[in-house]
Amino acid sequence: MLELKHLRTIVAITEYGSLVLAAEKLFLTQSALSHQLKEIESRLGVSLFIRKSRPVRLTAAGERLLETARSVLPIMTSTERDMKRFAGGEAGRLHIAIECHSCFDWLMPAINQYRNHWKDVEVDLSTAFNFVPLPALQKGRLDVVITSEPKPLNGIHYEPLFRFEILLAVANTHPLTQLERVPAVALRNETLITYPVDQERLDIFTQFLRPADVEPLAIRTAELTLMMVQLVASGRGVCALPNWALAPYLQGGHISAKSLGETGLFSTLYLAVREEQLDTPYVREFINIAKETCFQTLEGINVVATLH
Amino acid sequence: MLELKHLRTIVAITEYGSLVLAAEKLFLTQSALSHQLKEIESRLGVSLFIRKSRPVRLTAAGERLLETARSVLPIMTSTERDMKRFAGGEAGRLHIAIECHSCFDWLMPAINQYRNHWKDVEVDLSTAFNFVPLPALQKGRLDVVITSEPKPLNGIHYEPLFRFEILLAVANTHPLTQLERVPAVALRNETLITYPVDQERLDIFTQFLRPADVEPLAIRTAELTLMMVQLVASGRGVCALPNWALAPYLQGGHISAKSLGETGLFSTLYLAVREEQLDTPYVREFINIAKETCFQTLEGINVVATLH
DNA sequence: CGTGAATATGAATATAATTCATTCTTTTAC
DNA sequence: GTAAAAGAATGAATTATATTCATATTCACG
Repeated sequence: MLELKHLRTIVAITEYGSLVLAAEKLFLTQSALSHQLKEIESRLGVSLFIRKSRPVRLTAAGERLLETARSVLPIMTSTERDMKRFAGGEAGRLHIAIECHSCFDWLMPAINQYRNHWKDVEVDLSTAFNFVPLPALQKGRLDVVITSEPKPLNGIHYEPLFRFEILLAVANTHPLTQLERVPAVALRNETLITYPVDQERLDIFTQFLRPADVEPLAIRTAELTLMMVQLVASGRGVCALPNWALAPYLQGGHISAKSLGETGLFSTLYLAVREEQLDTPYVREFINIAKETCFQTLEGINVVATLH
Repeated sequence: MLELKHLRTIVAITEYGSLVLAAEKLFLTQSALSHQLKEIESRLGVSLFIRKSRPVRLTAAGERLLETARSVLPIMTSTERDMKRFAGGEAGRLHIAIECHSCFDWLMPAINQYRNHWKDVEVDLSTAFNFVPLPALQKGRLDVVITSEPKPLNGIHYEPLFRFEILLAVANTHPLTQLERVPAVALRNETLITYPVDQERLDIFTQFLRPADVEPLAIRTAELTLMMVQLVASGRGVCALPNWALAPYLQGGHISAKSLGETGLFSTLYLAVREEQLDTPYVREFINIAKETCFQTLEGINVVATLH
């Protein structure tokens, strides 16, 4: 019933003191304003201005409406400004999901850096352990997915981040340290420590153990990379982790690491976004920062890693 | 550009989760909503809902708009409620002006009583000493004028309040106390104390002294009735005041009062309003309360006073 | 009291919003 | 995986609304 247009009219008339001037400022004719005012007054059942006097004066009801206009219109102005930001790709939402647990190590610094420059982007990070992230990305519930399985999907673009080797971490005193490369069968006698997720999501199973039809002696889980490494170091098992995740512990000499199988077990990490978002500045920039951060992480370590 | 209609649409869609339901609640077709949404999205250059999923979900821009809607729409609701109040005559403005200084005595209690019952009426009292109040009433700058000169004017209604006698207050020891009634010539030897206003506005001049072509010995002014009475009591002059204004001091025996001239000097007090306001509840009620208060004031005193 | 400036009014016109009929898309259930 | 059902999008036709134009009326001021 009451519309913003009416509030703008009230304000203009009050400010300029006459329909003629107000009409000019609103790019309308005096007649239009007169009709509009009459219409709204009759609908509300009140008179808003006393036209008998010049400059026109507000009635009590008019004053009340002006008060509302003065509180509402600035809100609308700032809302429209924000809409422009969204339209220009300066503001937005970045709901990120990672499938790969150890990605925290480089993603967190990336996100922190990104936040500094894109204050109007609402960043949210979730671990996709309880849902399948790619359909959610397709439907817009997520905006970025970090995954190592680039399943071809309609409207989804995969940006390769880097290729890395998954190494087997073993205690320094472990017999496997004697071997150059660890064959699958060697794990028959080992306790394998993994993140607490479905085996389907772990390359060590899908790419290495299952093809060789090998089951490890036992499986136990740990939430954090650091915990895994501690367990490994104290001889309570072995674990498969990306080279870059192991790097600091290897350099400290706390544990040793071996390639898996004849060729080594490699994987590529991808950043998935919806194609339509690919050219949005705030998304584009996130991709760039993610890539840079990967580079830096990889450069800082002395473990073999080849970019895709 | 952005209108309240759009905010209402956003809210409805978010609340009901689908265009179909929202359209129903807004008494529109699904098609109308779809068109409207499309139009506003293209104008803003942002998408507000992700329609690929059901229930439809807000985008970041949509969330921002919803936030605005949630802060703006309640303001509009309460504004419209207030407009209904104004329309129904429950709320309004009552800018009152008095020409007669001593009217404060009964008007103040009247206003206080009125305010208790009509909280949504903005009452304002001014003394019309620096401007002519009746044209201001005609043009809507004032809403009520208390006057004793009911000049016939277009669109102005005069409601008689009461008729009263203007008495001459003199010191108890004053020679004039010997007389039954005071003739105009008797004031040739007296200092006349008046309110500090134009003589045109004082009945003692216009109705009594000028017709008899008499000038008092001297004229001095005082702001308040109490001050005048004190000056009179201490023999520093005489003054003409309404009987009801003098009553408490006469009863206290501090001063004496005499009728002026052969017939006494009488005046009637009127309450003037614009005719169009006569049937507005909040105005009507003010008139009633004003009349009642007059009655009570007059009843409480034992000085001759006849209702008009 | 007349004159110039401002507002009001009515009919015509232009613009915008809504519906209708239909197609396209997504979800759900088998 | 597919068909049916429900929801959303689309385009043209229609209706409603807002605006203008031309003119009448009202108001302020000398």
